[in-house]
Amino acid sequence: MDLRRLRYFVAVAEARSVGKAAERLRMAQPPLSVQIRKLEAEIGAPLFRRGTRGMDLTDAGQALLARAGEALALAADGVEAARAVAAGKRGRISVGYMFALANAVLPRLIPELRRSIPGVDLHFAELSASTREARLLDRSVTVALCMPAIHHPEIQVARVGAQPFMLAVPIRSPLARLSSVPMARLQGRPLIALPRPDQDPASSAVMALLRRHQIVMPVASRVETVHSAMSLVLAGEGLAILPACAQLGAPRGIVFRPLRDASDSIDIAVCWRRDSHSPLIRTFLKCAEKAVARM
Amino acid sequence: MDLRRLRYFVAVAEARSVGKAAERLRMAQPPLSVQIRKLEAEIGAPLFRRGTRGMDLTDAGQALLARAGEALALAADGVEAARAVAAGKRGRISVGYMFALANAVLPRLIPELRRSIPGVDLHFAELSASTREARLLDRSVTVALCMPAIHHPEIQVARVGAQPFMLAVPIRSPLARLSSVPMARLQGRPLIALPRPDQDPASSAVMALLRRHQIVMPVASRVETVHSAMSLVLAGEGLAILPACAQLGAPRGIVFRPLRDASDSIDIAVCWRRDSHSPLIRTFLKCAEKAVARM
DNA sequence: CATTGGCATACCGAAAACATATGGGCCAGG
DNA sequence: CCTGGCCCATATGTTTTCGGTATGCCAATG
Repeated sequence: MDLRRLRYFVAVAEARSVGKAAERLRMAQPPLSVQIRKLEAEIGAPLFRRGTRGMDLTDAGQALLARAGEALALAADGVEAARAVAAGKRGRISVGYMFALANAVLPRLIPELRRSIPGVDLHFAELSASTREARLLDRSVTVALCMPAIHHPEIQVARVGAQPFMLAVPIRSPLARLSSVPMARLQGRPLIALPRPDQDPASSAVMALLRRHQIVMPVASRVETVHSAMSLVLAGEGLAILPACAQLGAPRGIVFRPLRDASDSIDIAVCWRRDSHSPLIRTFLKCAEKAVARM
Repeated sequence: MDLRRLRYFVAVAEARSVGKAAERLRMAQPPLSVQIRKLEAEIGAPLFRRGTRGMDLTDAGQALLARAGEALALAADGVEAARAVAAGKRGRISVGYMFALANAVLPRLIPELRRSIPGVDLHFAELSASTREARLLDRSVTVALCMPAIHHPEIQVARVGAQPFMLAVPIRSPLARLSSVPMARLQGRPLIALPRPDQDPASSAVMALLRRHQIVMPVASRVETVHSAMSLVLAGEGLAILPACAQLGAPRGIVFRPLRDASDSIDIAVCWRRDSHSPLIRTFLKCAEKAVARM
């Protein structure tokens, strides 16, 4: 079964004439006549009654016509959909983000995406650093919002912004009185840490910061998310060094203070597979830049 | 857009490999590879990611695949439906019948048809003689049940049975006492007639019967249907000469009596356009023969 | 470093489709 | 009654496209 034949058949059925249909199809009449007869031979039954004034569908022809039009439309819609997806006008983008960015970035990012790519399905999943990397690699997420970036040969990275580290302290702590906290004041205090540095690059950035200033802070607890970290800070378990944007989700009773003489910051990055060439990714990147800039 | 390409595309997508798909399609690998690339060129975007271990759909490919399978199925279904209609396994048959046969034939005919051609839509319309002919000619009915047959160069006829003429009399009439009525007893009595002979061949058959026996019956009323005729007979307006099968729909108070020494009968026939070649008509004919035989 | 598995390219023969030319049936108008 | 026009079917040559074989290229593997 060939779509060309079906297309010809539909044309002849609509024009009720081989000649008229041939004209509309920009071809000569005889080959069209031949194609119709071949179609009839393939089906094994006449599809038209030949009269002296054109052609007329038989019952079998009407049965075919009812499906043929739909099949043609569906095929055309298929290529159209494929083109639209390839052009980034339709499709699906799945975003893996980290908890720390949820409150700061998503509220700005999502409307931006909806405006830029209205026909595209958006999916969001809050994922740990290691899961984001795995899901990028197995393609079950399209892009990841990371802080800091994922480093992997298969993964491409675009920096879209940076966040200074700040100190999260209970509002009742004496440190909260300072407008900024000198690094030296952290010496020896208990730290609420994120997962081990080998599992979470954000954590290793904090460690590097402390090491560079030769500060030692005993790890009081390890937690999964900045939210848990802030809860423990509020409970008085220790202090946390967190990206500034985390304060958007901070509970009452926690304040963020800049770290004096520490200009360290942590990158916010968009990461995706090097071999994903969807134009959606470019668009996503632009949206993410805008969203972070307005943060 | 060619269905062959779509078929190939679906095969490769399912096999996730050009080689495997080529094997399943009973063709060599290189031409299949070429066809896939042509499809990609036509769409203007890659549909597969080529890895070292086979092929993998891109998002655009998935969008196409979703429609392609349906389009293929629809096209296949279309030819299947056309074949089924041509073979008389599906389709539609529209039957024009006359009132006089409704009670006698339809209750036996319809179940017979349902058994023989279960997938076929049945339509019935009670039509006058002239309308049956017109509707046959313009194809708005497929077959007509007639008594007697339609004569027309475009219309083919098959006799499926015959009905003797009988006399319809009120049960209180003295004629009702006779087991059969001699023709001579009709002389001069008022007749309830069907439409004028030039409009209704059944009526002209009755006139011929009377003429042959040299009986004159004044026409008391002309009615459209045997049912009306029987109502008037019951009202004492006159007598009616009707096909025997009409007694099935006779009201209480009407009896039918054979006409002694008149062996006239009227044919029951199935009529259809000479250029209608649907096998449904053959099947219908068989069913009608059975139904009439069991009458 | 060689081998293997898988897709892409090159080239050739075969099949299918299209165009031009022509034939034949059916209605209409002279 | 005949003739011209309309429309579909058939015939034939040319061109396009498709499928097969041979081969190249790349990457992963041992």
